[in-house]
Amino acid sequence: MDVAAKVFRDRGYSDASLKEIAERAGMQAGSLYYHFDSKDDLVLTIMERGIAGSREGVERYVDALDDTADAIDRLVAAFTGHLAYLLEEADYAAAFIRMRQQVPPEIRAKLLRKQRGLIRIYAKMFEEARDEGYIDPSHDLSALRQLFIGALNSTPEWFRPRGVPVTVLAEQLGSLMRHGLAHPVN
Amino acid sequence: MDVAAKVFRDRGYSDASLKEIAERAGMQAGSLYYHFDSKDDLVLTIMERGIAGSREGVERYVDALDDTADAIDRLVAAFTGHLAYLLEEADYAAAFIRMRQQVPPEIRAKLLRKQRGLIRIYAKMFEEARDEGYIDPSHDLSALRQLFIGALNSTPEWFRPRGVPVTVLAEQLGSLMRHGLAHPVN
DNA sequence: GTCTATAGGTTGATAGAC
DNA sequence: GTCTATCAACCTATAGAC
Repeated sequence: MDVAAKVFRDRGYSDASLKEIAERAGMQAGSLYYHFDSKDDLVLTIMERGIAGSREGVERYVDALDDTADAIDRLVAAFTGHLAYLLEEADYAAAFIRMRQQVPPEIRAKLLRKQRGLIRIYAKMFEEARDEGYIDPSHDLSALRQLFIGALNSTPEWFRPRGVPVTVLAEQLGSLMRHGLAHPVN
Repeated sequence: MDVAAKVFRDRGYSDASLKEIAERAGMQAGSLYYHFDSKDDLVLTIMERGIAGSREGVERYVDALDDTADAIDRLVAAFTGHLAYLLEEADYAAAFIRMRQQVPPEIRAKLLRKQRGLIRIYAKMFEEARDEGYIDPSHDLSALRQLFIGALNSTPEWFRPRGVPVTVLAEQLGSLMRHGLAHPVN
C-alpha cells in the first residue's frame, strides 16, 4: 500500500503501472490481484485514505486550539494541519491531489462524497470568519475558499523540506487574511 | 492543433491518444505524422504556446496601465491577464498547467527554460511591491509568489463561466494583499 | 496530405501450478 | 500468497499506396 501510494504520487494514474508497483514491493504483477480486485480498486483505497488523512490533520490542529482562538486562528490551524499531512506525513494525500483529475468518472464520483466533508469544514470556517467580521461581505466566500485551498494544494509541486516550514506558510496566509501583506507576519 | 490542445487539456499526457486527436480532427491516426515527428513533438509545441500565451496575457494587461499604477495595481493586472488567458481564451495554457508534471523529463526541461521568463516577471513584481512598502520584509517572497501562482493555476479546476468574473477574482486577491479580508473589495 | 495495414511494445487482468 | 504464462486490448510509430 505504501509503495503503491508513492508510485501513484510520482507517476499519476495512467503512468503508474502495476508492474512497477509490484516490483517495488518485491512481487510479480499478477500477485497483486490476490490483494485487490483491480487497479481502480487499489487507486480508490489509496485516495480515500488520502482524503481521510487530510481531514484528520485539519481536525486535529483545529481541535487543539483553546477557547480564546478566533476564526482566523482556526483557519491557520486548519492550513497547518492540511500542509503538515500533505507535505510531511504521507504520500496518500499527495497521490490524491495529483490524481483527482485523472481518475475515471466513477471513481471521481465516489471520492467526491468523501471530499465534501473536508470542503464543508472549510466552508464553515470561512463563514465564521465572515460572521466574526474578519471577512467583508463584499468578498465571494466560495471563490476565496477555493483560491486558498488551491494555494495549499499547489505546495507539493514546489515545497522543499529545507525551506520555509509549514507552520510559517500557514502563518503567512493568516497574517495575509488579517492585515494584508504590509503587516509583519508575527 | 486546437483540437489537440483540447484533448490534452481534457485527458492529460498519457490518456490523450493520437487516435482520438486524429478522429476529432477528421483524420486517421497515422496521418498526424505528416504534420509532427512524434507525440512528444506535438505536446511540446502546444505547451510552449500555452506558456507564451500566458506571458503575453500578463504583459498586455500590465503594459496597459498608466504611470499612476502602483506595484499592487501591476500585480492585479498580471493576475487578470493570467486568468483571462487561462480561463477564457485558450486551451493551450490549460493543457500546459495540467500536463506540466506528467510530461517526460526531457520535455519538462525544455519547458522550464521558457517558463522561467514568466516566473521572473512575477518575482520582479513581488520585489517591487516589497520595495514600495506593500509587503513587509518578514514575508518569504518566494513562498508568497508560489502560493499566489498556485491559487491562480488551480482555477481551471473549479472556475465556472457563470460565476465570479476573472476581473473580480484578481481584484479580490489585490484587496487581500493591500488590506486583508476585513476590508471591502472595492 | 491522407489513407490502410501493420509492426512492436506495454498494459490490466486471468488461470492454474505450487 | 506468490509464481509463471498468457490473453486481449491498446498505444506510438512506420511503410507504402493513392
